[in-house]
Amino acid sequence: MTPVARPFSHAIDRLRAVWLRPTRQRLALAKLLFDGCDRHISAEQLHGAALAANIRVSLATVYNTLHQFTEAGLLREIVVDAGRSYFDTNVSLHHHYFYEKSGQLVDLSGDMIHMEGIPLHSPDGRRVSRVDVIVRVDG
Amino acid sequence: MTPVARPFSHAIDRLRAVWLRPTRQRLALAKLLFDGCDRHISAEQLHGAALAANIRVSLATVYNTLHQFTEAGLLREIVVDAGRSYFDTNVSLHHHYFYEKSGQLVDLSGDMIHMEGIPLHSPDGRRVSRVDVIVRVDG
DNA sequence: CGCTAGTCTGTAATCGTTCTTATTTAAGAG
DNA sequence: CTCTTAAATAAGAACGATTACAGACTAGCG
Ligand SMILES: [Mn+2]
Ligand SMILES: [Mn+2]
Ligand SMILES: [Zn+2]
Ligand SMILES: [Zn+2]
Repeated sequence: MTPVARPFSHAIDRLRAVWLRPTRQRLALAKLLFDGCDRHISAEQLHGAALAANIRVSLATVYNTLHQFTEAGLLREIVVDAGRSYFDTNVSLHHHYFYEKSGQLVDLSGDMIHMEGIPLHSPDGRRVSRVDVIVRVDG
Repeated sequence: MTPVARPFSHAIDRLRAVWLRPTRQRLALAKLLFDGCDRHISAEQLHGAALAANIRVSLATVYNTLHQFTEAGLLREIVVDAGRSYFDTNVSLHHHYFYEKSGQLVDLSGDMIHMEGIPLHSPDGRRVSRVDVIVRVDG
């Protein structure tokens, strides 16, 4: 049995594992992001959440951190609309509903859609890094 | 047998069919867009192509026209990256390779990928308007 | 400690897109 | 053809998410 979570050291370990210094800002953002439930969050939203939790952090650092986490594989960036991008704390293989009107992004369980014929390489032999499926809903 | 194309009246007919007045600008842009080969083009690129062809048209009109054509079903808008969107002259069912580095978008033949389990409605019953599949290539 | 590379902040710059308003034009009526 | 009117266009300002920058701060280490 896994013991009760020790969120602080969890976050530290997570950062150490990907060679990012566990600074005050990165720890605080990691705790907000990886608190248990998966989420799709924009930089502005995370910045707002941080301020609401009395964590002083600049928007620039939120952007830097989100990109560093993404590069390290702790997050996945999802682009749904020109000029809006979300960061997904669920990095397992899954796809999304996107509600055009509200801008909401919702998970589609990973095994709901089966795809065949997805190439592993591009026509000129380059490796496919990711396949994004977005199911767009008008309302 | 269809006679040899008369591109000018072609463009006029195409616009009339979707209730858009065949103005000088819309006709010129339609001719650039629908000249035979399918393409994925940005607003800036189309504007550049127009200027290169000695067609005086403002960037604002290019944006308006692209959106009107999209709404009319003559184009399909594809978002690949925050802050960049492409317009596809191929509105038939197909998917795309996206080359992250060069920003190039390439068609994947429509019958190459088979998908099963794509929902027709969202969890709360709204109609799915479109499913976008983007195969991302690093190089 | 005290050094140094790495990080953070606040703000300015960027850039694709959208908005605004005056001007021009398509198209139908007479 | 001329007149009228609604629709469309041009030009540039405004917008908003993101990125760049330069100076201040700090984690990690000897
Ligand atoms: Mn990004
Ligand atoms: Mn658009
Ligand atoms: Zn997700
Ligand atoms: Zn295409």
